[in-house]
Amino acid sequence: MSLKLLVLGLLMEGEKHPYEVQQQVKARGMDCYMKYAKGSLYYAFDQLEKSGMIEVKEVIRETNRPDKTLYGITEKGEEQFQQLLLEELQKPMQLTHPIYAALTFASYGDPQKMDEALEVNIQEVRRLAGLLESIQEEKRERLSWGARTILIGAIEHLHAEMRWMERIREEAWGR
Amino acid sequence: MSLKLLVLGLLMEGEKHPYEVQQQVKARGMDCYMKYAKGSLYYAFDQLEKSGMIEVKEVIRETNRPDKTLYGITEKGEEQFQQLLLEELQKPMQLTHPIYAALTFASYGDPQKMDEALEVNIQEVRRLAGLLESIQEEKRERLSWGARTILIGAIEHLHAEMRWMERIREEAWGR
DNA sequence: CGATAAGTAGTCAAATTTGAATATAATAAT
DNA sequence: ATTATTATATTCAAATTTGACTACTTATCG
Repeated sequence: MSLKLLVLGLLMEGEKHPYEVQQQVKARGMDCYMKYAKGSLYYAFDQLEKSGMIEVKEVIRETNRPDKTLYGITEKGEEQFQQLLLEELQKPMQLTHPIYAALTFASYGDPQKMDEALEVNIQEVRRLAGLLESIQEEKRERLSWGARTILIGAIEHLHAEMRWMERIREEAWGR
Repeated sequence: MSLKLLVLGLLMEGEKHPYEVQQQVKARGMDCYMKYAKGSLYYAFDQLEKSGMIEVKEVIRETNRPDKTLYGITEKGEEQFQQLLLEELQKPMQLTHPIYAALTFASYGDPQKMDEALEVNIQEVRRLAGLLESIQEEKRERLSWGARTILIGAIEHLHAEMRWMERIREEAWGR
């Protein structure tokens, strides 16, 4: 998953250190749809630097704190950004849904327990959908077009998901 | 992603060697929603064996061909299968859609090119949806409940996706 | 006031995933 | 008839991801 696009995209806005990127991801709610361990972010920075897409601008030493390494995007990096942007737009949504694998083997499972597990899932999807909808309402006009569009898409996907999961429960696991 | 559930699930049906699992995944069309490199499958078998979930039943030597290693599921493995089944049912769908990252930075991109890229994506989604729909019609009653249910879910997700992407194009990238 | 949590900034070994390489046989195409 | 492709069956080095750990600072809470 393209951490590289994330890093390049955020560096398009100005110089940043890895931890700052972390913060931005949280602050903008991107953590809903960009899941990764922190380590991967530092790795992405390293790789991008090695290939000349970004470069160190400054190392800030505040007493008794780990150093912050400020990175900026290079010209080559901006080109790479444009290309990655188009590549990601072409990538189809991943149909690799965990439930699909489970459904494949549902006939070997205990319907009662599977029902309980799916209920947990539905609750969680409902919660997330509610959360996103409240963000949509609260922030109304204060969101960028991109952020609004992502919200719309995510909410639609979550609703499709709920309808489908409820149908599975109604059909009582094929029994 | 749970290759382990895949392996255990298929071994529930009887002893198999890794390559046979590969074939089954293709034959049943699971390759639409289980994406992995071949190597990962052998790794999954190794890990499952080390932890006693499966065991070697036989090594078949056909002249001038690589050996096939037949694996069977153990009692411990069957318990693990039941647990994994429930775990996977609880995992929420991944909202980590490649387009989300791209949309976040759409304002730095060329609308014309982005439009072309998205068009490619829409075509591909349309093609896949058509493919799945034709499978749904052709095989009608010959599909298991699980397989039918997966098809229904996948098709619904793809349609939600198309509606959303078309809306993005109509809105002309926020301009 | 002292303990405890939460924030700052990053490193690193271990687990996992990828993708190319190997080596042979059978089938299809020109 | 010979070249090319597909199928069989697996291995392994390299790329990537994870998650635990370090080490210090600033709030928080009874």
